[in-house]
Amino acid sequence: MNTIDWKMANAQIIPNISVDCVIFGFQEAKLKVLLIKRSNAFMKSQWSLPGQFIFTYESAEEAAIRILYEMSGVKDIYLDQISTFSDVNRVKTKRIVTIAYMALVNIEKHRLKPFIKEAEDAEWYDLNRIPGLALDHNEILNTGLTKLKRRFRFEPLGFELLPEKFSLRDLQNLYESLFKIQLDNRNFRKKILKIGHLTQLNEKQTNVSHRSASLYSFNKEKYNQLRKNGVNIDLLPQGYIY
Amino acid sequence: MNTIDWKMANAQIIPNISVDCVIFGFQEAKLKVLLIKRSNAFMKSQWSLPGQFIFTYESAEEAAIRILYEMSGVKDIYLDQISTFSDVNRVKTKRIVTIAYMALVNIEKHRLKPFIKEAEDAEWYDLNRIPGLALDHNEILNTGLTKLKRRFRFEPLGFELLPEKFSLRDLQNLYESLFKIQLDNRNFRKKILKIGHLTQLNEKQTNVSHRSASLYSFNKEKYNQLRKNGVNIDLLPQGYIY
DNA sequence: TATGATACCGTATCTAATACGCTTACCGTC
DNA sequence: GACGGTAAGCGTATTAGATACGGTATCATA
Repeated sequence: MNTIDWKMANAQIIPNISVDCVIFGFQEAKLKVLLIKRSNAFMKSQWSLPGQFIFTYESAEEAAIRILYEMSGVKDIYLDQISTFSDVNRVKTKRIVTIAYMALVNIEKHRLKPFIKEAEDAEWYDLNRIPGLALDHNEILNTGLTKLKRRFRFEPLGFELLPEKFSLRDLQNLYESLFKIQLDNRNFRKKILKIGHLTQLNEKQTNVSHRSASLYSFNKEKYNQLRKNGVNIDLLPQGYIY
Repeated sequence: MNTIDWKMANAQIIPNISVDCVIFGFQEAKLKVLLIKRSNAFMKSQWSLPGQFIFTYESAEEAAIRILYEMSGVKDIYLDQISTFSDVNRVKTKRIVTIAYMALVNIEKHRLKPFIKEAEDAEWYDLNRIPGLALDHNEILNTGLTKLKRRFRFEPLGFELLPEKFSLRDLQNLYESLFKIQLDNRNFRKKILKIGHLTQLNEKQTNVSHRSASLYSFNKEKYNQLRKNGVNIDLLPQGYIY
């Protein structure tokens, strides 16, 4: 950031309100989250969630959209507010309240890593191997994960995390990774196809060392129609509590 | 508020962050929300949600607890963050971000009306008859209601809204009022008793012009134990979308 | 051609959700 | 003190969905 940028930014930020983003992705059959290692003095060299102060001319949501755009060059990403964290001592040096958002991105489509400014490093972390993060960012991440599970239970958010074309096994892996549960593939496929929001394509996997699976795509229109008519979409075993 | 209070408050508040509370209650078989008519200059004579700026020494949640305490004289009320509202123009005169909370109270137990300061009036409003509120408070209320429904779907929050002793019909009325749905009382009673978190008391209704119903109480301990073992509690018809 | 792996199909069984008939108890009124 | 209105409370038949799991199909590679 050069001097002029710096001055402009400082003239406009609201110094006690920030936005932090929990960015989820799905890679190698595992749910991941994007962490950055800061290069600026504040939180220097600590792994943390991407975040910034908000500007006077933008809402928190607009700030989150901006941060995601700056990181990935992509707009219209799935975005949802997680919660606001306001403990008096969450930042030692001053009083800062942060509004946390979660985003779902297709890792294949948005190669986030190269675009990151203000960070000396950035990495997709497996959710089972999250390091100690700056400030209360571990707590924020956990809250976001819980929220994601709740959402996923009744909405087919696979849309946002999977590539355009995917196999039923990919989708099952996503559910299994998120909920840490083993599902019977025969029953899973029955349940999910019954919903009717998937379209089977005339394509198959290639270069797999076993029978190749059909590829599917999400039919968002059909899903929206189903929602209106009142269908819920619980793919988890009865009595499963998240 | 006298001059000294005013100075103290102004010395300590964070002037761009407030807390607003959506306080739900249950009365005459209907879900209600507490609204106040402000007596101070700001929002004078407009119905609105109870709310205040937060102080430098407290978190948003502590501020919400304080507001509820000032209004009712009661602590340990069910409290949950709804969302944070940060649109640039949500308050015309200055930039204020508000963190909204919802609270569930037992109206019989906490007579809120008499205790309210800073309000020329306060009233429990039927959710079907909410007037136009100050600022974006209608939006906040609606967001809170949606959140309440989602919560209720998998937790027996009736605890918080009903008196100690209640009939199964009371509980059914609560569900019917919240979800605007008619339930078959025979099936409702079967489902809810099967869960096992209710204790039948050796008491009955009196002075009703029909067969008097048994009274029940919630067994919180049993509920907590059930949650641990993974039981979910969906009393609504399959496919019902909120 | 055999083998290992996973996709994919089908069914039998068990459990839960739903619809609904019927009896019981309390109150007021004639 | 019988009667009617009303809601509590009990039981059951039917339907729908969840689960468990046996079996076949198809791919890559040895």
